[in-house]
Amino acid sequence: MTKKGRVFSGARPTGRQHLGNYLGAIQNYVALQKEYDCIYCIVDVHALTTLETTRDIKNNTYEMALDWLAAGIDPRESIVFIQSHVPQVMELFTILSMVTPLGKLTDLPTFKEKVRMQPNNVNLGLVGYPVLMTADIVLYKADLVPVGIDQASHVEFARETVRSFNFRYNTSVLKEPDIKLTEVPKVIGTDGQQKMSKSLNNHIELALTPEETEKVVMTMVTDPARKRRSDPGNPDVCNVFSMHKVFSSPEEVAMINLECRRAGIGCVDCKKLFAKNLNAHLAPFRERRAALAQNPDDILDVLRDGERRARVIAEQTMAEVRDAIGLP
RNA sequence: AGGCCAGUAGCUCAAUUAGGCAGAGCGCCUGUCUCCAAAACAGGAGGUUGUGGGUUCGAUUCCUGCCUGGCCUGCCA
Repeated sequence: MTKKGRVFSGARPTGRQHLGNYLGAIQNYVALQKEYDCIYCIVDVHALTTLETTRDIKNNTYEMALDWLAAGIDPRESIVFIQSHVPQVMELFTILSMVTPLGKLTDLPTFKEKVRMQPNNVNLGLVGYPVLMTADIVLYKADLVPVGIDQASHVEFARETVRSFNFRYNTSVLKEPDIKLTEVPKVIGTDGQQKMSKSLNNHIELALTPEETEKVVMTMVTDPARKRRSDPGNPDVCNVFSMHKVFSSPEEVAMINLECRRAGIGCVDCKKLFAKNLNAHLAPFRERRAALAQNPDDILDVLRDGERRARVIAEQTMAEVRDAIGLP
């Protein structure tokens, strides 16, 4: 079976995944497996640039891997592994950092944003974040990197870095990755305002029980203008309706779109229907997750097998890199 | 390496003048109200005051070792 090329993507170990992760990344990961050889990496070293404590990093890694596998990332199709388990990436990071102008890094908007977020912890690793990301991508000779528009500049940075390296050492060992711009739906959190994220505590975890799911869904912010049951609502400004568009049938979406506007359906019924549809959608996932969780060692085996396969590629690349540079 | 400044609730900061029960705003949780949510109101939780010693009847406050961060000076690569 020949596929169209190799995809690499990494995600920080954030623990149990939520609807934002699911719609924004995981579903895409699963779909890409059909057409591409995929490498999915849990980037624990990247996490160190912003983490104040590493207390939960092991468990978060495990929980995220569990969600990924339950969601359909297939370790027989794809390589799933932990970044720090293949230390060659650190070596390549160091080498690439020598061809990276500092100003280019500090000019990136994501860096400026991080400095605003954590002015007391502006470390070298944080500045070099895009360089490590580049190392991830090129160490595994990725052809394609699926990203949302906000991450596109980082892949563009990787391409430039590859060109710098290849030019500097008059070689072509490093592969310039193509950007695969993916349509990332903007998933708004339960507050109805900001992007869904664990740190904002406005998320809906995939692994909740149906009862817990309904409880969280009931707290979702709706159209603030609809104060009474008899008031007509505006689905266009209601995040519950956005969710319906993803998890409910076209008929149900049309019905809510009509009935909400003429106060034919209340928010409670609307939310209950969403919770029901979401629970139905996630039921197979939750079943698989529960089954996988029975044998934690199997998850670790998957990650070890991924490491083994990733190492083969990494070692090959590094041999070529050292040779191209002319290291003794 | 030396000098100076800072570290207090999840966040932003008070309280240190002259040692005397560690507080506010925002956020979070609960309740009232709402079809739900929001808003409003009421209530609640949250702290080894960076950390180890010392002085004292009593230390967030004074002395001191260390840790972390920032600014300045110097030294090495």
